[in-house]
Amino acid sequence: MTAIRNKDVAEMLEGIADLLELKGDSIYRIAAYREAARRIDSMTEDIANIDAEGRLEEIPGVGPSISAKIDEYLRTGHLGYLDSLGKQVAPGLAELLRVPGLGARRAELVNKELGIKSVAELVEAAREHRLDKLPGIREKMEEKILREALRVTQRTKRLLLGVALPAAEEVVGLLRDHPAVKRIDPAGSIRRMKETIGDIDILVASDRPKDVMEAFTTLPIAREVLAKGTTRASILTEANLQIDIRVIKPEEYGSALQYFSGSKSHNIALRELAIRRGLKLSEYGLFDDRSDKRLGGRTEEEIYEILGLDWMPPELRENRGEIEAALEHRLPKLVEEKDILGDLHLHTKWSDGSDTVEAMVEAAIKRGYKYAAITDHSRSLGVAGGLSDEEVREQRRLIEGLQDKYAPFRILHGSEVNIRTDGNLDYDEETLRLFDIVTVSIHGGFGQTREKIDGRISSALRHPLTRVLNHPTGRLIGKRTGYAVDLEEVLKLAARMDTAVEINAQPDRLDLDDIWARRAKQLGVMGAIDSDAHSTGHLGFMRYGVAVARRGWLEKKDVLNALPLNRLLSRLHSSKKAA
DNA sequence: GCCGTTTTCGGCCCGACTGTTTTCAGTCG
Repeated sequence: MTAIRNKDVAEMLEGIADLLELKGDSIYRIAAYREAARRIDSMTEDIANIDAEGRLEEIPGVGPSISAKIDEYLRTGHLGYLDSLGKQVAPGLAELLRVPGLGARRAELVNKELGIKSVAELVEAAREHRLDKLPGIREKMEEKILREALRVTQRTKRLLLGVALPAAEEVVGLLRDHPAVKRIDPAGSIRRMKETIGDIDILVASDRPKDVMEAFTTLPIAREVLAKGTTRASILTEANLQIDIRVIKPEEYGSALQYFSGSKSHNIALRELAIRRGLKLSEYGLFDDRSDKRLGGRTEEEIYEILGLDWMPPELRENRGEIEAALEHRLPKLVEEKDILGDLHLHTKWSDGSDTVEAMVEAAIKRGYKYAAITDHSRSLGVAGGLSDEEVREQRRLIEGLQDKYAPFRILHGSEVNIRTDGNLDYDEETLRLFDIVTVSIHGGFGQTREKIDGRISSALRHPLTRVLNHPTGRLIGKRTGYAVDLEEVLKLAARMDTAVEINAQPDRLDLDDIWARRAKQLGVMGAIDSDAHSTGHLGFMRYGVAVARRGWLEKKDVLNALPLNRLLSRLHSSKKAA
């Protein structure tokens, strides 16, 4: 059995909340389960560890009742309470909650009156106009339910940040110079640089909303205008992406930007803090609760300041301790893209890249880097054109020959060495010693047991020449969950071996993710933020890796490739600590 | 069910939209 993870526990708690909602239980009890679920979902530490040490109730939002349920669930894989709750609610009701517009009340109504117990049956009933006979539902509501139910059955997946962000930036770029636009920013999860995005939301400050609406809905990239009101509009772009815009009065822009940037959990915590201070925070501003006097809202900075907090980058706003840190003026100074001095994971035509060593080096120089590592695949990765021992020597001669041409830029000769299914590295010691930097990756045997994978990674990390563990979970967002691996143990070993762990910046990898990047930092592991570029155009993926690092609270000092060249070289040359 | 700068009891974020109402319930973010 694979271990129960934080995400499973969070889903279990959400399931309880859904069932309680259907039962018509106290909205505060329901909110308590949802809050606990949110907290646990975004925690960095493995909940099984916390439980084993009897510290569940130290988690904010977890008290005696929820902690007992988590403990039972972790120990047995089941929860008696959940089973008995399930029996009290008509089967299929929980599924109906997935339809936006159908909450507990309406779900219960259609179930009770029409016997509907699945989304498919709901669609059928709506088509046959059986819903509009029900109290509180008329034609329009029936249409809306049908529309939403159909969308659930063909649910559009969340967008990768690497798709959503460029689309948002294109719109921002097109509207920025419009005379009616005073300020414009992407908001929502894009601004927080989350790995996947639900909706693309853009905020505009303007005194002339009508002009902004007009400019937005007539953009050349707008294929279809889905909605157009006085301060809000939606378009479908040529790339089939929905983009929403809303126009805000300039004096309310800060509070609106703060509100629409989220996260929801961060906003709730912020509003609770405001209440404790006798204030009231909404998207319209920060107010004195008694007099309703408006104290601020033009900028985000003044809102945070009045609340007694340091302003914080949106990447931190997940209610993972950033509010407490801001109160105590101990927010991290997050790593920035300009701190990155080199890229340590680049492919060329020698293996499965599409550009030459020279082209990749020139692209790195153009980005302002001081160094870069060429890390083509190793010999056993035939599909990716892995280099034979002889080709490694050839490539080394080429790179040595290029050094003078590009000095003082430094080309590091590296390799992305395959960790074979038996845990051995793909070259013998003699060849490995030729490289300036050895990085290691799992590329095969994904179906192996957790023990096998752990063993492979462990032996690769213990190899005295290994300097970076690449894409540690092997996941592809939305496509592949990655291999079974005990990351907590891997990171602890990496810390002991003084080996860096990659934050792979490919938009569909982002591996480590933000949660584990933060755990790595806590354990004292250096992060290597790499583009894993297979062409010159991919070097720009670096920004997504930096975003993950920032969401993981990493600072410049936590990042291997933010080190100046001389310090990086001395690290690469030093022999590793004994295992 | 959780929690504490007034609290171990009595609160719990805030506002908008939609569709259905004639003053509001349900849902969402």
